[in-house]
Amino acid sequence: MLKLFDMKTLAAPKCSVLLLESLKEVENYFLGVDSKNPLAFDYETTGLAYDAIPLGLSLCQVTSDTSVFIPYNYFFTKGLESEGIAKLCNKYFKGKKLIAHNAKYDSMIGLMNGFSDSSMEIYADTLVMVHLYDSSLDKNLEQRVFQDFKYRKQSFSEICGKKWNKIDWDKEGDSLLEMLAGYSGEDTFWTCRLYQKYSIMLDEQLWKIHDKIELPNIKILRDAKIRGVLMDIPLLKQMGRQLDSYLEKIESDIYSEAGCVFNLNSPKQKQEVFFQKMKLPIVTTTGKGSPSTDSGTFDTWAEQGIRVGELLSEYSTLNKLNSGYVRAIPELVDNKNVLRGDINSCGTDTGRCSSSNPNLQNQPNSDQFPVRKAFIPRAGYVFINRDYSQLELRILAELSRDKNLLDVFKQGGDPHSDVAHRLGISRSAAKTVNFGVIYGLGPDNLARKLDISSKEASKIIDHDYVKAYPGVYSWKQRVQQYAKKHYYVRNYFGRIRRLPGVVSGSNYEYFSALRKAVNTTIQGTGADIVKLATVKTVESLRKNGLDAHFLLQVHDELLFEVREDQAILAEQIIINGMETAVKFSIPLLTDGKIILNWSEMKDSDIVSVPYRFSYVLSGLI
DNA sequence: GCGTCACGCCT
DNA sequence: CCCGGGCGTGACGCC
Repeated sequence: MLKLFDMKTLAAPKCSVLLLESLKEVENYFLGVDSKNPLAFDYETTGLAYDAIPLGLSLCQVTSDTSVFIPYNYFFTKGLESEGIAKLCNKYFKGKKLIAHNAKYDSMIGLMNGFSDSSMEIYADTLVMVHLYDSSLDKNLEQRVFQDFKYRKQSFSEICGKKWNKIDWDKEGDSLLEMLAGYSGEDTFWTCRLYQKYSIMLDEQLWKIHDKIELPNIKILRDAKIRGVLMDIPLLKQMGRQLDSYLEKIESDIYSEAGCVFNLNSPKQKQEVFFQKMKLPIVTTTGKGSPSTDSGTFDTWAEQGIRVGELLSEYSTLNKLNSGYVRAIPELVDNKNVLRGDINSCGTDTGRCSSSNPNLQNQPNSDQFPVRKAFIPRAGYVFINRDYSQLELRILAELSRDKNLLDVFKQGGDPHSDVAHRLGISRSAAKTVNFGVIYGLGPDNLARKLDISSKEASKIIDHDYVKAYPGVYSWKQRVQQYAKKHYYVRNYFGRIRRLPGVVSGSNYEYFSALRKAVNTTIQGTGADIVKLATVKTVESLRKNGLDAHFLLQVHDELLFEVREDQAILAEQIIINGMETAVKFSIPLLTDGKIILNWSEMKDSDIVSVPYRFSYVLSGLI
């Protein structure tokens, strides 16, 4: 499984760069490339967006200390035509062992500039390799090169520290080109060095995750970004106008109640007004120990009949929604109202994906604020949305082999009710206990959550639950012992999370590491199941020739856009792909439906949104 | 301009 | 101070 390279021909860590000035020179370079050894490629572009303009493409063989740079003709007078470059690369990339540092990005730029998917088969991604080896390492190429090889690479901003539209290309073009070639050539050269270093640091299990889970998943995330999701911008604008008018009214009423005007978004000013001037009671404190002005505090005040509490709670919720989502999203769509967020496969320590620009994984999902209603399929398409039911508890059952927990799922029962029944507590309390088992909730926090004494909480955790599910308890013990022995844990697929905290002198770090050991094993197994399910499902949709497109994932949920008339078949394929992603002794089940927007809401539009705020409904506006 | 805090949205 | 894992906003302090 190890990807070997020829040790005898290892290049010395010193790089020279050749500027290729004609397609003939490019072709000659390719003719000299040995297909047996990895070939690094790296784009330089005008930005990070999917439609960034390529400035040039650098290539370097892992066995060579010379990289080449192919300039594009958008700016450089010596640059080559995009079509010509694509034609040659489509021919000569085939059969090569392509490597890149963040192949999701470079292959996206390639796809957008005439490279075919089939010619860009990625052999290894050094960013993924670093992440799989140790997720806590800096993954940035500059940082990695410095930390691994003590070499100070030029940073991109040093080369091109100015706005592209401000460059006088006639005057500066040639010198810029030389600097860019040098910079880019170094990138591929050091990508090769990283490949060599990390290829021998990954074991068979990690390589398998890289090959079978990460690389195929990355292609899907790349394609999803290129496609993007259509947004109902008029709906968001309308919501925004309504929120503005609500906020304006609430704000002035708060100032009246407080008897002064201040910045409602400044925790510091709020503290002054509420605690020093108005002498309102402190409910909780922040991490730093100062009195908190969060929405929980406001709600407590409201319960105590302090009117400003209700107003403040309304303000903070509405303002969050407005500034964080309703106002932010229209700034990010293209001229066709298509949103292209990033989903990053190497963004977390557990193996989950993260998302940004915008974060597609924290879009509000409440009945009151249907921001997800603004995520809509294109004309002629529908959304198919499916999420795993109790994925993490099923994983806990499977990994721990606890008989009682396994039986719940074998018999199609409800794990929360089972806990409630066995522990003699309410279903809602049982749900909290189940979350606590997965997250490593301690007695004090459970007590606070359930509003019971620490002693009662201790009894639930250390006695009642252990007695009801002894296999879960002993499995957790084994996972923590393993972590203490190896300084890392592995999930079901062998993905590693390093936990140096298990030998920390600090009590908090130590117990935190033990909680992470348990949580990462479960959460990370879930993450890899979802990634596998994505790969399997997308592959199956493609094989069936369906006009169906993966759009995004939210940890245990997948969203697809499918041509209307193919929705029923596509849904069956998606269900099958997700539910058979991994073979467990208990079934993995999914819920979901075919929908016309991403909201869970079934009726009503923004005009009649049933805002829960009595203030708003009381006719004061 | 950049990092940190406090806060709050998701799972 | 802290139950796991994220990201974005606004304020504020530092440079």
